[in-house]
Amino acid sequence: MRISKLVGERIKEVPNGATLKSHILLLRAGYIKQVSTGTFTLMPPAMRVNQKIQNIIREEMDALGGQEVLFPVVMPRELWEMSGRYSSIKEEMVRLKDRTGHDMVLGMTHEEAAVHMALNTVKSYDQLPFMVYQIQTKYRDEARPRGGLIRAREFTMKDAYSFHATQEDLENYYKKVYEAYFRIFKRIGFKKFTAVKSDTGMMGGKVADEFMAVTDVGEDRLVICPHCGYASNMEVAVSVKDENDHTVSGEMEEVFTGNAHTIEEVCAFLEVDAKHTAKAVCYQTSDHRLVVVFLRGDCDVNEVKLQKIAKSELLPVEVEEFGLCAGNIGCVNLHVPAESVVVYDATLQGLENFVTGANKKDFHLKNVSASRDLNGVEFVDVSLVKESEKCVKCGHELTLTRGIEIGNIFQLGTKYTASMGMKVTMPDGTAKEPVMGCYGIGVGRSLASIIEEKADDKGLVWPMTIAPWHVHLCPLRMDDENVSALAEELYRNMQSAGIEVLYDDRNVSAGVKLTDSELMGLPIRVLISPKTIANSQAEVTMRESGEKLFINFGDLISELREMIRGEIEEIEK
RNA sequence: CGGGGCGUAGCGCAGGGGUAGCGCGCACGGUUCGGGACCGUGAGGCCGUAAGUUCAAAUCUUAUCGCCCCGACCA
Repeated sequence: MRISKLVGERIKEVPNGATLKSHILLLRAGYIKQVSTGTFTLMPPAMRVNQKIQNIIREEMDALGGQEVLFPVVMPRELWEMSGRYSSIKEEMVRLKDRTGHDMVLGMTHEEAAVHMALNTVKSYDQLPFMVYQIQTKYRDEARPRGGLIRAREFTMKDAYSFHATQEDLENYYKKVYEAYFRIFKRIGFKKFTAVKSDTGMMGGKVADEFMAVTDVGEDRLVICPHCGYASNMEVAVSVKDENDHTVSGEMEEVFTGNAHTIEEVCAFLEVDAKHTAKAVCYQTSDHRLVVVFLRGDCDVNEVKLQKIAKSELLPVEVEEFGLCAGNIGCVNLHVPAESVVVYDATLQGLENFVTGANKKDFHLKNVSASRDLNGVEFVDVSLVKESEKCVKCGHELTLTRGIEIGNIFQLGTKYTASMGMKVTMPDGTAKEPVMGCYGIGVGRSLASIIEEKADDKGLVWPMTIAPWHVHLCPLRMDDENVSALAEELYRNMQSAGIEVLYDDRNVSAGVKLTDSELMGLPIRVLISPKTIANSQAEVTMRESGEKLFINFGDLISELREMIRGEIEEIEK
């Protein structure tokens, strides 16, 4: 490709509104152009990267026995009513009508379509297992797109669906997909990524793992044990809580605390540590029931865990409506309506000598004892894991980090086959619902995440396996006939040798060419100029390491091919 | 959906009742040229949109649309 004809421009300034590294560089290097919030055009270089990532995914899915298909983007309401998701999914799914007024949806995921495909087509256990996958544009009306391709409304996604006769077969296959995902992300060029246990969310099912690009700018919080490899999304993470103080409590006593309401204010007023307090956090369910969580003052509520206990989404609440005294709610002598959900977090178990609200305006209780005053209550884990806490598997200290979800895999069970009435005949002649797995990878998100990992202050840095082109051919002094003639010759020779080359055929100053080459991030830059020609050499610079070497023209093509091959092998080994 | 911010030339920004500006980019001519060169000439804007206020609005008011960030949400 000649740069003079490549659609897109490279710009110096940071575009207004872009804050993430990947977003800024993709815009500055002419890889993407925003159309509206969360929707982008992939310009030619980004499309090439996108295709290369897709090809890696295709190879690995095919190696798992996957069969590529293409499901419809626009589907009729009835298909989604079969699974119940026409109503359970809210504004995130785009709904529209066709010309006859028929309700349609844009497919944001394709479990229904996959079951529809297999329904009445796959009839016998003998046809199982199988896996189908597609790579397609998804549209989701995200509440808050952000960070360019990190969280877009429209994005390229690989989604795969497997069908099995037994749960055991699913579990075995699931492990193979899990391993294939590691190969995929490694081949894309990720070094900092990890798999974590995750919540199943609206997909349903029991077991789910997420693949996370580890980065400070990630939206998900991760809990990792560096010692044994335990790794979990914060949403479902568990830990061994800090040891509580077991000092025996004195007589429980009501104390005046006045306007001290927050845990900080109460601690300051009574001169106690937050670890010696039990605070209340309140919500209401969607059907207007009160939810009260008591947990140690230095801890925070894990709302995903709490949602599962309350079996409802959690909404803000004015506790006075339920007869409580905001700022003085305590876990002793609490009076709440009968249908309320009251939860005592595991951090309170065994806690002695602590302060909690007196359920009376302006007063708290001190010298409260869990063993004496919370007799018979059930303690459950609803708090967020903290850095100081220990791994439940091996007891070592946990590490908190952040990640971008670039892939996920679910064991769905029979949620969709059962709701949509898909059955196969088993060896014993009975009809049984197949169990399903589903497996996603965000292509655009992977593209952006690898930038977050690898790009530097000069620009993009592509791994050889997904670089839009392998070589950036950068001739200086194109007004010099020797240079331009040789550049044209090298360009042709590289192309015929199968080297993917971006040729900067413009007659612009050296500074422009060099900075543009660094911004665009191709792995190898081949520079020629009157100086290098005088020595019959090209100057070859590696984008990532900065390593520079001079290669005689006679050896250039074969050396480049070797470097490209070696680099790809190094990444994939 | 809540909170905050921003909409002026392709991009980045200044101007804040009285003739529309700067830098970069773009076009043409010339001189340069291994780290975003220089000189000259030129093209390009209904100041997001709509209603007000005013002799006069990019500027003040209101509404609306768009975009960004934080939160809620997120197969």
